[in-house]
Order: sequence, then structure tokens, then C-alpha cells
Amino acid sequence: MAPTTIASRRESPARRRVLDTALALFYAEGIHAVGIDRIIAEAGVAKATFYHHFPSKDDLVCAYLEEQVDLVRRRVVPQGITPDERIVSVFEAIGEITCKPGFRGCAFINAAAEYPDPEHPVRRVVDDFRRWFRDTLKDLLVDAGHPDAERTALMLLALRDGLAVAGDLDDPATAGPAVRSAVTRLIGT
Amino acid sequence: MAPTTIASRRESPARRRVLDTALALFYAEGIHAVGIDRIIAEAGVAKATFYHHFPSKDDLVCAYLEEQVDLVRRRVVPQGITPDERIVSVFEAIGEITCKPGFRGCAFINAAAEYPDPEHPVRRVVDDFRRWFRDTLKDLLVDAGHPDAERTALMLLALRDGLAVAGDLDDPATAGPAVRSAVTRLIGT
DNA sequence: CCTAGACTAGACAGGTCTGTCTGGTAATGT
DNA sequence: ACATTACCAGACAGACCTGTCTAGTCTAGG
Repeated sequence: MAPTTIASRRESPARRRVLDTALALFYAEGIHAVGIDRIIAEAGVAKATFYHHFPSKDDLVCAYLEEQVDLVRRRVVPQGITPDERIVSVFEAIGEITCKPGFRGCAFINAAAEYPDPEHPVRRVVDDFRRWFRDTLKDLLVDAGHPDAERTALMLLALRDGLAVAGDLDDPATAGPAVRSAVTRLIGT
Repeated sequence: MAPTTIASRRESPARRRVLDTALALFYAEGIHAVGIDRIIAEAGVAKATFYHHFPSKDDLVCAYLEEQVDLVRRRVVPQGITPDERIVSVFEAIGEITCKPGFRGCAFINAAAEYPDPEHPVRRVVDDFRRWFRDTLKDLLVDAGHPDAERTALMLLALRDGLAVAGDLDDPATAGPAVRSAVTRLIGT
């Protein structure tokens, strides 16, 4: 038994192609709206191969969201000068992303809208992400010596969600410029 | 021809039952997840009757969202003392609703997540609602003599969306108490 | 009385969905 | 040389989807 078995199941060209396709299609068109047949066709993968790597569609959906978690995590890490500025920079980055052409809102919010059951594995991934993001904001606020860090982190999370929604449903250009002042008003400079 | 034809098509016991059932099921379980068969079964209505009142499922979905618009509009109207207090009261009402047991987020955000095409009739209803809400906030801010009413209205809309998402995905109890201070920080009093 | 229309019950067509299963190819490591 | 395993192609089952259609009941207005 080569060191293949599990390792290659986690990383293989076919699996990668499926995941990339799922990332694009699920995000752009919604999860229930995209069938397995469509994914394997556009990924150029046989059905048996797909079900070899992902026992069910739900597994693929979870993997898709984990992928999104990785993408976000990679962005938030880089630090600016002061903790205050780091917070502002995180939100300005969000403001920019929401203006980009393909933006279709927050992948986690959209996924949760399609999975009402809070106990569903998909919702677990969403919960983990949100908890991580909230804690990260709180830590930044604590570093900045902010009083009432806990509550302010909740407000900032609400702002983030609102920006993501607005970027998708309203005119994205209008929301962008307001981001910086919204953050400073909330954290009270 | 009695004054029936169109009038009764707009208001009839069967149609009402269908609409009420759709309101409950679509909101609680999502739109794609609930089929016509399920709706007509729980509404106690024949299929032909359903398709008589709603030519397609999309028509029902639009009617469902219009129904939600009516519900929200009815709430926002009542006025408090000062314009500032009216704004706060609107948001405290939102804060309360998000804590209630059956809360499953904003019906419009959830619907939009399932209808990616911005030109789709469903999205038109969503757009109309958001425009109305944004304008209402702006008018209240103008009445309050607020400078920068336009931009502040955007922030408040973002806050509303964030509250709706948080009430659905996070612990609803934690977000509630922060609402009032978030609003006052944003409108800068 | 009679007729238009709102309604019920349910079969049906044509499509899509997830997931299984068969059968075969190619590469790789022992 | 051989076994494992990653992969491809595609048929298939069984369920569910939307929307149409037939056939018949009940009610109220003229």
C-alpha cells in the first residue's frame, strides 16, 4: 500500500478540477440549482470518479465552503500598521471585493439560505467560519485597546454581512466609499 | 359578467390558502426546496386551481415576496416622537424580530440567494423593496436634520442586513442588546 | 333553469435530480 | 508480472420536479 490511499484522495487532478468547478458554479448559480451531472461535465470527470472522491453532494458542498474559508483566511492575515488600521484595511478589502464584476454576495450566507436546518453539516462549516471571523475581529479590537471589544466585534460582523449583501443586491459602487467612515464610526476612532 | 372575473382571481379563499402556505413553507425551507405538489397538498387545493391563480411557480414566488413587502411596510409606518427615535425604534423592532423562534433571516436576501439572475422578476421585487427601505431611512434622516443622510442611510441598511443575517446564523440573543448603540454610533448622536 | 366559473381529484408527459453499477483503460509501485 | 487504484464512458433506477389535461362537482347570477 503506497502512501497513496488517503493522501491522493485528498489531492488529485480530478478532485481539484471538480472542486474548482464547484467553486465557480455553486457560487455563481446557487447550490440546488447546479446538479452533479453539470459539475462532472464541466470538470471533465467521470461520475464514478466524482463519487469516489465525494461520497455525496453534501460532501462536495462542504468541501466547497471549506475552500471558501481558505480563500478568506489567506486574505485577512496580512497586517498593517496599527491594529485600528488593520481593521479598517480588512473592511476596505471587503469593500473592494464587493465591487468586482463576478461578486455574488457571501458564499456562506447564500449557502445557509439553501440549508435551513442548523444541524446540517453545511451549516456547521458556516458556523465555524463566522465564529472564526468574529473572534478575529474581537482580537484585533482587544489589541487596539478598545473597550467593549466583544460588542463592537458583533457590530463589525453585522457591517461585513451588510456590505456583502449590498454589494450583491444594490449598486456596489455606492457602498464602497462609505465603508471607511462606517468603520470609524463604529469603533469610535 | 359579474364583478368577479379579475377581482375574485385576486382574492379568493383558495388563493389565500395557497399564499399563506407558500409564505410559511418558502420562508422556512427555501424556495427551490419546496415543490408545487407540497404547497397544494398543505393548502388543500387542487393543482388546476393553483395554476388558475398562479400561471407558474415564479408567479407564486413573486406574490410571496410581495406579501412579505406588505408585512414589513405595515410595521415601519407607526411613528415615535423625534425622527431620531423613530429610526432607533425601527431597528429595535428588527432586533426583536430576529430573536423570535421562527426567524430564518431576511426573506429577500434568502430569495435572492436562490435567484442569481438580476433580471429575474423575483429580483425585481427584491430590488423594489430595498430601494423603498433605503429611501425611507434617508427620508427619516433628512427629517432629523442629519447631514450626510444619503451615506448614513446606506450604513443603516447594511446594519439591517447584518442584523437579519446574524439573527439567523449566530446566537440571536447576543446581537439584540448591541442594536441601539450601533445605531447611535452610526447616526452620530 | 341554466350557464359560467371556481373548485376537486388525479393521471400524465417530459425533464432533472442523486446515486449505483458495469466495464474497461492506463499508470504505478512491488 | 501483478495487483492496486485512479480514471473514463455511460446506462440505469427511483424519486421528484413543473406544468398540462381530462372529467366531474358545486355555487351563484341572470
